[in-house]
Amino acid sequence: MTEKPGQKAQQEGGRTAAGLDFPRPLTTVDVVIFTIQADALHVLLVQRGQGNSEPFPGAWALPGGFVDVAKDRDLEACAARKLKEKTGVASPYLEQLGSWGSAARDPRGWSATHAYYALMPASVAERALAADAQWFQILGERVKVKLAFDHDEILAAAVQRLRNKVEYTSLPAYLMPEEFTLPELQRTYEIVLGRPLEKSAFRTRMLSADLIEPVAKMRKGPNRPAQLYRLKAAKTPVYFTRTFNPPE
Amino acid sequence: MTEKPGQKAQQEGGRTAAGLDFPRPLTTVDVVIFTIQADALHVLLVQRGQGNSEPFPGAWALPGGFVDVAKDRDLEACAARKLKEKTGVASPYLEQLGSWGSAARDPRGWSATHAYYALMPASVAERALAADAQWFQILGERVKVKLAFDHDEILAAAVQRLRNKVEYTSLPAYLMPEEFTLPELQRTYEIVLGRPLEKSAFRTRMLSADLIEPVAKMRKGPNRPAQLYRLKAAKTPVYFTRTFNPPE
DNA sequence: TGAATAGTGTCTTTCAGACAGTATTGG
DNA sequence: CCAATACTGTCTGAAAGACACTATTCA
Repeated sequence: MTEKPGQKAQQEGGRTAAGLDFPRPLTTVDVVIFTIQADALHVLLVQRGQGNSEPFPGAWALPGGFVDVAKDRDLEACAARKLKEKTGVASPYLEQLGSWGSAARDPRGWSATHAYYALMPASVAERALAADAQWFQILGERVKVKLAFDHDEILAAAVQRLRNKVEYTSLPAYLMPEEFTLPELQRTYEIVLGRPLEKSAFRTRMLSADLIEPVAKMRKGPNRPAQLYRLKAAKTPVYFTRTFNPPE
Repeated sequence: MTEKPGQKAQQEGGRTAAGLDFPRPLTTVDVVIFTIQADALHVLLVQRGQGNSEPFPGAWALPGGFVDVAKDRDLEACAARKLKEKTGVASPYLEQLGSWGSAARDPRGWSATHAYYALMPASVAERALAADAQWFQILGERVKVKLAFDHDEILAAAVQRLRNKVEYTSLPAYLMPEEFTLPELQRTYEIVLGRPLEKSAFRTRMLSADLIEPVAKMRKGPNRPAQLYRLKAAKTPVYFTRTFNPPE
């Protein structure tokens, strides 16, 4: 971090302090917020304003926006702020996904976005959505609408990362409500992975991991009741040493 | 990406086009370049200029610097450029690590860096080093000198990521010279992981992966010669479905 | 009683861990 | 021959895959 870019006629991002008078890229943060609804993985999108001077008017996009150097202490705080603004709540899981930056991705100029992804239970996500926000079902790695900027690509990367980590971590637990049964947790794994899992191996793995604890209640139904569990206090995800059903 | 940050007196990063007249963070890219030297993991550091008006004069830092909106098409190209400037060569492996951004990490103001990490063979890395660059041995997750900015933290994250991925991928292959033996590859795994591996299981895993192919040569020594291998044409890393010796 | 789902047990397969044993060079 | 390292084989154990079996509710 020593040299500075070749001096050019002062364009966007300039400042006249010593050594910093060169153009700066735009800096944004975007958040891919996942939940499970109606037995399917969903992502939260917001519709961009119509007909103003900004790019992609009316298009659907990931929630996000410019870093506010006055409001945001750091990138994660910025992501948490965007998340709260659109959902009304904090997320039980928020992880950095990566960054995308290029001259071409935003018509307003060279820009770089720091992408995060978040998981939240459907029960939480149903309340307090922003007016311009809506849940979209994930089909493959995409949604049925064309997204603004390179958000299609970011979304696809988030889905891939989620599916990959679900193979060997307890991440789906963050998509569950406060109390849930083992078959419900297994169903969530299956929805994210898109394939069925063996009940026996699944139960063994989950119960031997230091992840969930039973509560003194059962889920009633038209059949044998199921034991209810909740996440243990330690909220960090559990990593397993093997994936589930190794694909081929 | 719709709202813009609250308007303030125009500070650094301002521009007077419609809707973009708010301060922009500084945008940099840093690269953690690893190699193996003298049976130990090493990282490339550069010494910052002495006594100029920039922060951390004379301190060691990761190679990197500001994104140049005129030169760099995208972030990865910027990282590849920094890498080439310091080592004289391209790296066989370059992956994004994450981003670090906050108001505090750079005394010049709110800044965000996009961090990458790279792997290269010692043979390549020995030639054509920049004058201000030097290899430092990794001790634990650090080096023996205090680094500029938050580069200690970024380096620690890179070492963790590398160690973690080495458990279930073929990444160490990118630290090997053109031709190498299986015991040499195993030694590289052991250096990165910091623990011995079982010879038998290691050989079985490597040979059954579609990763390396024998060349019609042997490594001679004062003992039984060893078969030489090279990486197969497909250069993408191989992912295994289990880790090596699950710790504890 | 039967449908439906929860939960367990059992056998097989896979692969790492451990480690002994064989192979091939130079001295 | 011996030392040294390359390489192979064999036994064991842990955990997943497959799937049958038992358990408990409501209608």
